[in-house]
Amino acid sequence: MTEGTHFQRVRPVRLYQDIVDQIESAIARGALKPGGRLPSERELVAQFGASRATVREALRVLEAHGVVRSRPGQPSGPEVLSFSPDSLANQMTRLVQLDGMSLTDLLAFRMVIDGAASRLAARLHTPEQRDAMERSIAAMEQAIETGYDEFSEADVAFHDAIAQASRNAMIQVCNNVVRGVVLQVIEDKVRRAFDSEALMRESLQHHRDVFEAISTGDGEAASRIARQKLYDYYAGYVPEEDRAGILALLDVEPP
Amino acid sequence: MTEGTHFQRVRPVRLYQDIVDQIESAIARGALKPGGRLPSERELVAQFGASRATVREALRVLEAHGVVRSRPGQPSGPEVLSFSPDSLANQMTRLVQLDGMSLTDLLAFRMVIDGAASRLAARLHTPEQRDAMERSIAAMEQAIETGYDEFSEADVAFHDAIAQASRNAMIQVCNNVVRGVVLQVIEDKVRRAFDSEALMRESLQHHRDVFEAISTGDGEAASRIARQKLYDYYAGYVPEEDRAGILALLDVEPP
DNA sequence: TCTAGTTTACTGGTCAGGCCACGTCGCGCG
DNA sequence: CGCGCGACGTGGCCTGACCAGTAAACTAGA
Repeated sequence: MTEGTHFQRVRPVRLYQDIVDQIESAIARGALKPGGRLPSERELVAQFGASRATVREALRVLEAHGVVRSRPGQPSGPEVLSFSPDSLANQMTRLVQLDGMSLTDLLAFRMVIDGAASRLAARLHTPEQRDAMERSIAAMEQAIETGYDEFSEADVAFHDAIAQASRNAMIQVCNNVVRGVVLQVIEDKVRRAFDSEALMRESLQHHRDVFEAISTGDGEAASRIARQKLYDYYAGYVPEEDRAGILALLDVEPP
Repeated sequence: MTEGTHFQRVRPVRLYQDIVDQIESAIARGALKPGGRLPSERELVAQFGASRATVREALRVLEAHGVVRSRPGQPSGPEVLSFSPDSLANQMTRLVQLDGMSLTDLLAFRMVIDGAASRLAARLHTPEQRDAMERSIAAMEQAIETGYDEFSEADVAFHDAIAQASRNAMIQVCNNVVRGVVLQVIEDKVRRAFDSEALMRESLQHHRDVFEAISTGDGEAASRIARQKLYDYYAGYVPEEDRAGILALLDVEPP
């Protein structure tokens, strides 16, 4: 920033916003710990010197931000929520949905995330995580005869295990978000397509390949196979003219 | 889901939440378009049959969700905001900050995102975007004598140009978010370290390398160099025992 | 007629006070 | 000792009101 007469736009400060800021910064600096409770609404009215309506509007905002939850009857006041990445994932999912991201962008992004997760998992996985992956694959195999729902569930578990093994919270969050949104967008189509044993077997084999690469520590291969697999299954659902941007994520030479 | 007696937890429905849901789904299905206006608060009171306090609480939530904005005096009622990825980025930034992500996770994630963006940019960039990158590099060169602030600004512009060239909205958003949060966490340290001409020249050269790889269409190299560069500059700020997880993202063999 | 200032009708922001349903806790009854 | 029932405090919601703005309608002046 340059020095001197560089003023900032004045904005009318809203009381409820001030309350939100105060409480959030109290949480951020640790004065209010997750699991703890806020004073009751009427108590906050006294402390902030605002009306109850105003305090309540602030509480609604805090609730929307996911940092607080208030339930009726609780004698100890609103609850300060702990910050699990889950809440981040939930909020992010809502935003991505509302934002109307294109399936193309989502798929490409998922390839990036899943590829990176697989690469990291190959280097960093613990024996327990390896077992979890193996169990998920076994569950997928069993589910071939049970049905798509169980198969899909095991598939999710497998990818979750990989994301966990990546030891990166951001990747785990993005993984959850983007998988959820993608599946939601094309769930019925996928369900129809996948309701054949052949496709499930093929998918199972691909998962085995990824698992093989991960457990031998070959991050490069794990990443490549994971991306390729996603492309193979989902590219059919994105407009043809958009596929170039996704192909660039595979390790194929340009035509 | 299995068939049969699988009930769902009943939850007391709150009026303001109902209003939020109705308005958000109206936006989601296109009945309410960005740029349009909501009815005035008193009008909403009539339509929903709720009190103004309740309607206002709903509006606060919607505002926190970033889908509307209400300002006093506007005769046409609250404004329905357009969904720029910017709003997604803003909200995500707030969440990531509050969640207290570790610098390690953030840095690794940034390497993933920036690497993917560079790879895509190499294949997909337009001549205009190439020019924008070139201009940013020129600005960086000039800024070496001006100061760190200008240098940093040009640096941001360069990475933005790459993210744009990736043509992937999710990557652009994540790029913005994670860069912002990382810089915020260690801004002062970086500022001190970077206030030497030598480091800025080195950084400039690295950017030139990335640019070179992108403009010749070598996505693999662009991605690798981008990740390496981030590692070199920031790895010093993460705890030593965490670096293994980041190293796995570089194309070096395990020891 | 056209402009400039003023009125007016609305907006959102805030307040005070009140009612209700529902948890929690403790007291007293069996 | 255990159990049920009340009192108390909580959040959810409502009514009705006042204020400070904005913008459009209106009116007085050139």
